[in-house]
Amino acid sequence: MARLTLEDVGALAGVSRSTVSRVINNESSVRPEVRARVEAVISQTGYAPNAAARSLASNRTGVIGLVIPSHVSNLFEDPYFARLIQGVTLGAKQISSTLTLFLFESEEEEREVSPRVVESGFLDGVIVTATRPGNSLMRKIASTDLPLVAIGRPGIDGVPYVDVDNRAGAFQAATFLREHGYERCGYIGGPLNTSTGEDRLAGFIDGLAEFNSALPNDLRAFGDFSEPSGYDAMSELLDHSPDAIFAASDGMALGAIRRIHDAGLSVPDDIAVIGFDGFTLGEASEPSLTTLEQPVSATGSLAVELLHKMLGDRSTPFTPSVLPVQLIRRASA
Amino acid sequence: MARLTLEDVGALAGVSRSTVSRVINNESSVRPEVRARVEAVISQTGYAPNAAARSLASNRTGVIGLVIPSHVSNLFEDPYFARLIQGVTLGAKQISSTLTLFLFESEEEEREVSPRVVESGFLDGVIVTATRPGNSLMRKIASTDLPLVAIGRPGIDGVPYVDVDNRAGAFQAATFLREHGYERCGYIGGPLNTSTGEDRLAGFIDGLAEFNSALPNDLRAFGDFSEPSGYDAMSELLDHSPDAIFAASDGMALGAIRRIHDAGLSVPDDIAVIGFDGFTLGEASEPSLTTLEQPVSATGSLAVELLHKMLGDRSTPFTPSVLPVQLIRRASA
DNA sequence: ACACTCTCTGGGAGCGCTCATATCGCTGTT
DNA sequence: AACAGCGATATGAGCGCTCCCAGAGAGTGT
Repeated sequence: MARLTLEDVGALAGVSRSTVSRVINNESSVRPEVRARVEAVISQTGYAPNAAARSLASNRTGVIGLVIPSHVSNLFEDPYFARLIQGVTLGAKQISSTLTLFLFESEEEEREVSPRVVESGFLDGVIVTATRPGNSLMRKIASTDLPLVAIGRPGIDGVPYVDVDNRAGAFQAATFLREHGYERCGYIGGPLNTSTGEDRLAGFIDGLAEFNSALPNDLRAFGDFSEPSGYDAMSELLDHSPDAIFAASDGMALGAIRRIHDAGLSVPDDIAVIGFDGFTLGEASEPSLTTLEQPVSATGSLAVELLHKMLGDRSTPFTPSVLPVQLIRRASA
Repeated sequence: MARLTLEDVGALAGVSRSTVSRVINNESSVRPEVRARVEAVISQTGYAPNAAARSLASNRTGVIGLVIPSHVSNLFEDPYFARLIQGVTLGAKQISSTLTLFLFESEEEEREVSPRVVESGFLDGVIVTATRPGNSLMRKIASTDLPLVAIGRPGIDGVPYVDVDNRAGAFQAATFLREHGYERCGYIGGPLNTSTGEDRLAGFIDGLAEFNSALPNDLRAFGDFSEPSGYDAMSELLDHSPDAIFAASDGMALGAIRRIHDAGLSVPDDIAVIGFDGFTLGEASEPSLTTLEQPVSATGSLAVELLHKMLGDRSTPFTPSVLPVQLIRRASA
């Protein structure tokens, strides 16, 4: 069965190419009767318009790219990305676009592929996530006219973005711990050259400051958001006898708990732990994890939505969206 | 900066459209001197060929689809998919294709979207994963002329696939347990309407049979590969006092361990546990998890490679590839 | 009755490539 | 000197759509 064209469908329905095109694109000026006839032919034949021809003529592809830079591709197993991808896919479906994924393994790869990605006209727009502030790939994309939305504060002026309120969340964690009587609050953070790393640290410090307390250097340790890195970070902090820990990811929080148990201490009796993410694995942990739940999937959908708006109106003024996070109290604090 | 065309680049280099096209497509019959001149213009201008025009003319898009059916999209957080996506992305990069992701949330969605996906010519080929044998979406795709590779035994004749040797792996687990003196081996399986569910069960039964032992019904329980489902399955099995458990995923194995601990028993002293996956989270568990490591990322890459071969030669005879799994002995058995 | 509007439909042009075919300028041969 | 033969390059056609404009009817007002 050779592939049908608009012209073929038109011939079968006794109308012209253009009328069929109008039906397919849901344009109004087609007589209902004619429209029905055309639609019947379409559904009988299973005709679907050729995507390439459509893109060539209309200059839109219905494809958006999700770019995940090299430095996180080894952390890709973090459920964060699974949720994010789900959210973006969902959003894309809503605007009848499809999602293409760009994972990079090295900065060199970012450089090589990026012109092909950006210049080929293959994408209507692109969502870039998890970059370090000022990331060169994002900077490069931002300098083209390819519509771009960042997930997470991008640290580049004029780049629209969607983020969760990392700062307020961390602030809330500090407040919670202090209000529950914890005196020596420690912090396990993500890499400081990420915006989440920066913001969560800043929020936590601010929150403690409200209670006139500081976050001494020896109660700070840093990981890469993964469980083992939380374990290691906790090893450092144990020497300085904290009575509570706020970790910037659930993974690190679970790692910290494992370390605390290995030291023969108990959570939360000896040391309370709060995570950040709200993933299901924190429910099943022992003890279950008190955490700040962030709306990851919604972040992804929202990014697509924002991108879609920008596609419709290229001059939309840029307004960052910052989604709230919520403290889920379970057993670890 | 208006977008350049082949013609523009040609004009700048003092050659014609087609010569530039030959340079870009690495065809041989271009004088080295001319080639160099054209390449210089290309790199100076940052020209990149328009993907849509290229596809329209050549009938190939350089895009392959990865389809993940509805019934697993809620399990998408399983690191399995992250690894698989990484593998597929890697493979796609090697054949300079890009990857588009299709996640479905319901069977209805599968039906709606599939014609658009299949008939629009947007994809050169498609990789379908994690379907139940005989899955209708896969069956539909198989009935078109869109090149298709399955990941996991598809249960449809003539569909090429890549799989890991689930059966041999489970056989190995049974052998290992019996050789180490475990007498009452229980099994926590995946859903029986998945090929991995079937094959791992069959292999385990075969393995036990080698030692003249059977797998009684009350030592079988089933989950959905997730941690909580392993916990629940283990609850059932505990009543029948197994001394060893083979779980068909690391997640379920960890759930089982948690359940065993909750019952006040120890792993492996009271009950040994073997998982299946080889994910990093099994290294950090307490005790660390003995498991069958499967080459997930390689499976993804290999699927792309196979698809690529099929694209080059549509009449390639179909040969399933089955990758080996390997027993990693850690502390839980 | 006429010009005029308004709605609906058809056809031409062109998007930027690839592919097949035509053409050019050489060399080597007789 | 003329011509075949060959590699390198140019040209034409066309991929299947969208967009724009022209034209056909049908209806309206005078």
